[in-house]
Amino acid sequence: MSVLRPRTADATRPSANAHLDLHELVETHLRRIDQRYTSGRQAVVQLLATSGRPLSISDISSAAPDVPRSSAYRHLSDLQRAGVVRRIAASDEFARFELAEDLTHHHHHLLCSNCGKVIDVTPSPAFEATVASMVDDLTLEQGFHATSHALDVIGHCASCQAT
Amino acid sequence: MSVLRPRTADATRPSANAHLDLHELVETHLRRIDQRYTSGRQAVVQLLATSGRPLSISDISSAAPDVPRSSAYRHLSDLQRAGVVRRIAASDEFARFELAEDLTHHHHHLLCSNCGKVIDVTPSPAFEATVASMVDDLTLEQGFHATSHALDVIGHCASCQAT
DNA sequence: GTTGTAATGAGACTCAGTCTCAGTATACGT
DNA sequence: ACGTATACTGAGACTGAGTCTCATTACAAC
Repeated sequence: MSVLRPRTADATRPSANAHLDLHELVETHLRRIDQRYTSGRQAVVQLLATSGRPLSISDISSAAPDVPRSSAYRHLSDLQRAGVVRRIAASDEFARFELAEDLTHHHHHLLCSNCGKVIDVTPSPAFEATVASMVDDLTLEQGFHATSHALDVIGHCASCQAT
Repeated sequence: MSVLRPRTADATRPSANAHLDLHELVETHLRRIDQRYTSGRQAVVQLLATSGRPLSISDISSAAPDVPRSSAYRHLSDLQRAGVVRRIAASDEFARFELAEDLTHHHHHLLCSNCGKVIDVTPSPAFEATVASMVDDLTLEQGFHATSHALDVIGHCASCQAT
């Protein structure tokens, strides 16, 4: 598993401190459903943690070519079951995966309708408060129980505008 | 095309007045890209207009069994090209289709993460103003050019809470 | 009519994503 | 250490939503 450094040698891992806690947290989440935090899963989590944007299976496969696709898919669905990973639908046909907000921070997405790229953006607390109260209003009428929300902005990313 | 009433006999169509303008508008949009507004396409538009929620291909097929799937897919993609239909990704594996907001009104979606159902909700103008300005802030930083936005609320619908 | 263009249905095809299965690794009890 | 139960793994078969092809049919314009 070449993409993955040994977990006991954190000094050699880029931004080691930032992700030390993360890996322990992920392990806890997995243990909760009797799953192990194996090297393949660590590789996937490491990628998601350092990418800064949601990744497609192709992204993951090319960044970690020694993780077979069928395993990558299984890792992602196991990690999702454990509450570590969230699957999102982009504007193209490919699903993207990112770490759950519990392990990172609340954010939204800019979706490029031309190239399919997904960019993370963080909203201000004031805005989020407004969204939260509005969501409450909208959902109450419908007897809907909201667990989360997503504000997607659709448009063209900087590089696609240049074209 | 049994689902579709003749366009010249609007009095026999449920809520005829509400959709009279719509069909003419759709025809205009199609003409713009040298497409005709045929009976199959009318059937699809009629369904989307009266459903009140985004429909999957299965929804469309069962409501209009005499429209073959391959034709329904093609109608939807042609209508999308014409700016009449918008394709949205729900929380399950099935794409949903709805009339473009140009032809209806701006709204958002409640997505049931259990059964995949999608419910339309309309935000207050005050809220939309807030969203719009916030979207501007977020996108400007990234050099992103926004064309639209979507606020999706994920949770459980009324009927899935009962279970 | 004739002619060019668009529309249609049937079914083959694509490919992201899932499932199966046989083999391997790991944790735990003794 | 050893045995056992359970989880993990990779390869490849499989599924099915969605797309494409093609032969045929409908339409619009002149």
